[in-house]
Amino acid sequence: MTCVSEYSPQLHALGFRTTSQRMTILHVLRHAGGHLSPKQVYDLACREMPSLTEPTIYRTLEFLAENGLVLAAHVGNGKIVYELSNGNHHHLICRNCGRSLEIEHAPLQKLYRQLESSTGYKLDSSHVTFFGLCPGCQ
Amino acid sequence: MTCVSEYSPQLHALGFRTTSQRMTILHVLRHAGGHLSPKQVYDLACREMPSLTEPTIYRTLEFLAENGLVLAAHVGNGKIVYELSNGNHHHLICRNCGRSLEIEHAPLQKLYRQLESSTGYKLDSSHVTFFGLCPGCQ
DNA sequence: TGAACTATTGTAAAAACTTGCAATAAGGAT
DNA sequence: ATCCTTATTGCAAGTTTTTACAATAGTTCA
Ligand SMILES: [Mn+2]
Ligand SMILES: [Mn+2]
Ligand SMILES: [Zn+2]
Ligand SMILES: [Zn+2]
Repeated sequence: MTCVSEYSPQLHALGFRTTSQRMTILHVLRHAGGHLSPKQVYDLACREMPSLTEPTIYRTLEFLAENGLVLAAHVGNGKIVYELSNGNHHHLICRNCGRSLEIEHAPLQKLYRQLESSTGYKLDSSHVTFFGLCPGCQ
Repeated sequence: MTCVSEYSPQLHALGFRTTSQRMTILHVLRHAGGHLSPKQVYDLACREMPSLTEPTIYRTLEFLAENGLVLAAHVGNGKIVYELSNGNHHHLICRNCGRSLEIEHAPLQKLYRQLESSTGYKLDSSHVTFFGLCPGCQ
């Protein structure tokens, strides 16, 4: 499945345009496979499309996150990282060594339902980050 | 209880120094009472101590957070805000209108224990932010 | 009290991120 | 295929955050 054939219809269905900038950024995220900072996305994307500019990177990543094509994670020190959105998951990060663990959404289900019923908010389940100390660092 | 008499011993006990910059920043956070961005802290703190500089604000806020005197919250778009640490709590923020709700730690207790036993990590319970849509915005 | 040690701060400059606006180009209509 | 509309991008300048290093000022100890 090529990036264009996969993401172009999604964008079109939402009423947005298919641009080479967006395709390049999505391609970079898909190929990298993990969490990337805007700077990392910029550096990688510039290799494929040297005319890309920083404002476009920041705007596009935010745009893609708002529309569910990528996931934003607020790790550590308030820096944002992005990744292609493949299923709901969360993260557990060691404050000391940075080692990070992926957590399924399942164990959070009950909590989410409980919070929804007690607050009236409708939660979206994306990408919570928990902090702690890993076994090695305790 | 004055700021100096309250926080100076805490800093000292941790092996750090009492400085007028730290006292001013803590005083600002205590007086304001809610979440403040570094810029807001800077503006308020400068009124009391005009010689304060931005690097000091950023460094001090991070320092105080690392040592448990203030709490950092990673709200919305990856911006960090700070507040005096008064008891564990979490936040629930509406993605649409920004309306925010404070959540007790109690409902998360069970989840935390479950994650701890399944991952081996020792979680610290500070300041998770959940997102969703408030009743009015759904 | 005063010197010594060094944690902490200010300075200057860089890097990361944002903003407003004019130029471009994607998608729909003719 | 060409024109039109306007969403999207690039540009230029601003703001925020970080960094490296020299100057300052808490604290300890004589
Ligand atoms: Mn993730
Ligand atoms: Mn809070
Ligand atoms: Zn660790
Ligand atoms: Zn709302």
